[in-house]
Amino acid sequence: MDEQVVVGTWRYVLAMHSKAMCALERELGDRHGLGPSEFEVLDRIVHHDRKLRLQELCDEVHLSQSALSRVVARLEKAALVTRDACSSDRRGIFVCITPEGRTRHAAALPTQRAVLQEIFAEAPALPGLAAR
Amino acid sequence: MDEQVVVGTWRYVLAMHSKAMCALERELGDRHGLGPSEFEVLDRIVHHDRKLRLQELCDEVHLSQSALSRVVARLEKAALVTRDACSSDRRGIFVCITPEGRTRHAAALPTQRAVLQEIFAEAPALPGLAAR
DNA sequence: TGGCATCTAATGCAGGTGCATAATATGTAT
DNA sequence: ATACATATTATGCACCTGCATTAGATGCCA
Repeated sequence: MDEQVVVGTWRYVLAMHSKAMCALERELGDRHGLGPSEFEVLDRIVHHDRKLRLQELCDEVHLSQSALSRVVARLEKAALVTRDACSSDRRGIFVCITPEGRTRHAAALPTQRAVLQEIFAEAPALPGLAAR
Repeated sequence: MDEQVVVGTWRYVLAMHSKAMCALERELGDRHGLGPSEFEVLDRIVHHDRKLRLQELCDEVHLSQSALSRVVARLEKAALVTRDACSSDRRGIFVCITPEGRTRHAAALPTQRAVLQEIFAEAPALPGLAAR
């Protein structure tokens, strides 16, 4: 793959990630009291529509195991999820979304979508890719 | 812009950012003693081929002003840049790369390129974008 | 059963980041 | 010249993250 394209794509990824993350942190935080990681975890559970083991979530969210463990701890503290023991494998933890968690996620989802729409509308899906 | 495309692009950005950042942190760190931010700052100075003011760097690197200030402090500690006063505006700071900084950057550049090549070669420049 | 490697999740810790603020310099208007 | 708003960089602080490690559970094999 052409190096210029690779570097250009990388710059695009960096720019979009930075812009979107900042905006999400602000909007989700101010309007819904959620960080991007918290929202993402809720979103994945809602999407699967079932309780998930921590390790399953690990594959879906781009966080280390320890970071995810703490995100879930924060969510539990906020009563948006519960951590239920897994009876068949007592090492495992099921993360279950609460009704309040569903409500909060449903409220935050349009905000997230709106932020992403705005960010990606400004810049084309993939720009000229002029590397330097 | 279609919502599915937006969400799919966002997932792509998240995935690439995560993979590439982890790899860069590992490779640049282990092999050259540089973090991604440190490398990026050196890279921008080399690219412009002149001393830059902190604020100019701020526009090019996706870091807050405070984070950049500290990155430069670390680079100065490592003798890879110097912080020179700006005579015309004594608020300003010029960040100048040292010979050792150039050497280190030159050594690290192929590593960075190789990491990016590998990451972006695996996944196409923009995948199917199936959102969920 | 006992011993041991493996797996899962939680935690101590160090480090980087952003926000708010401080400290200093500049420019402008009166 | 003074006062005040603005600009530039540094710093205190809280928070989040990853790495390494720990604690506990499981599986396997002798």
